[in-house]
Amino acid sequence: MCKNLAMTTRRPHRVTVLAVPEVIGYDLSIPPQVFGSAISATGQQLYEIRIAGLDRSPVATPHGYQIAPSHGLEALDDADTVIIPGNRAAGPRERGTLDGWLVEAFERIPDTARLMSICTGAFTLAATGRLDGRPATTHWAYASQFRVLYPKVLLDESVLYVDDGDVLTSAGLSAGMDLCLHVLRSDHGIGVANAVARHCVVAAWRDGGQSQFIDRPVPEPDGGTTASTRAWALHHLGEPLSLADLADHAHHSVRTFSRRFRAETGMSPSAWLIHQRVQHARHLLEVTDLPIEQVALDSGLGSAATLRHHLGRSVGVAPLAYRRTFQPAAH
DNA sequence: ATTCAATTCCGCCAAG
DNA sequence: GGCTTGGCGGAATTGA
Repeated sequence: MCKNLAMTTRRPHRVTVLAVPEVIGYDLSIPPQVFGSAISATGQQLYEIRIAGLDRSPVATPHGYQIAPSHGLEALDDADTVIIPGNRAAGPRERGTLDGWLVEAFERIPDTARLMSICTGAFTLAATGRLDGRPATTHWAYASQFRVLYPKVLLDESVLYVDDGDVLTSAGLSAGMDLCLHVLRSDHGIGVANAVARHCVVAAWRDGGQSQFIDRPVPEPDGGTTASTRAWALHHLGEPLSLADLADHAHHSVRTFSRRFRAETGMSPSAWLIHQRVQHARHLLEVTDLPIEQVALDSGLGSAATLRHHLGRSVGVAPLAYRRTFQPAAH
């Protein structure tokens, strides 16, 4: 799934955000915030972020302000990653075509560059034909319109983001943050991504497959629901935790607990648990030299075989290979 | 990879 | 009367 793991090059990875009018300012601001905060263990900037427009004149947004890009289209020429924020460009949004200066803009992007979109930026990518026959997502509210304009794209509007290797798309607004963190994790490991998430004060890990439809996206402040049970579970990952155990802790029946859990997190209790366990295992693989079997035990995944299975499913890499990628010094 | 028992998921629905 | 609860059971997933 994530092929581009730790980078070997010295120079920062070049990320260019293309401001297509009318650009959604919130979307545009996510990549600089996330990638711009990414620092290596030795304190180096890992990414060089550039905001590009047709020229440097201000780009309109739909919400009463303008954005002045520091770069023109030349910032696309040597980009390693190009990100398209949500926008209202008429061609891609209404006719399914790429028109005007966007044609030239996409011609300038190197073939090897990784393409990403946030929200309705997927329309722009789709208009280039780069999404044909490939899985992608966009904001759920625009899904039907998207299908009409781009029937060849395998759209799944129920997920937060889709990683299809060199083309990655995400759902509305904050899902762009999840996608950027996901890319950070793929490129440089959980440690770097978590540091950035902490800095931005956002949830460090929302899986791409997680539903866009969470009944109650903001946790209850008083924790009178499953929040405290989740916190408790995080401190007991190494122990067997059955659904009944969790429900008991929350003082709810299994049925009610499951229902609330899904409403609050968008995932089932066991899916969430596996998630957390894999994340913990990844952390242990990155920062310790514990044997795989021990990592599996400590993370509550029971056996190396189970760890291998779940790690493979989430990052597509075997445990030792994962450790080697993020711990090049250890051997 | 395949199998298999145990566990979990979730629509349904009667009861608070 | 709308709303939540929680038991039931077939389908799906998990872990070995």
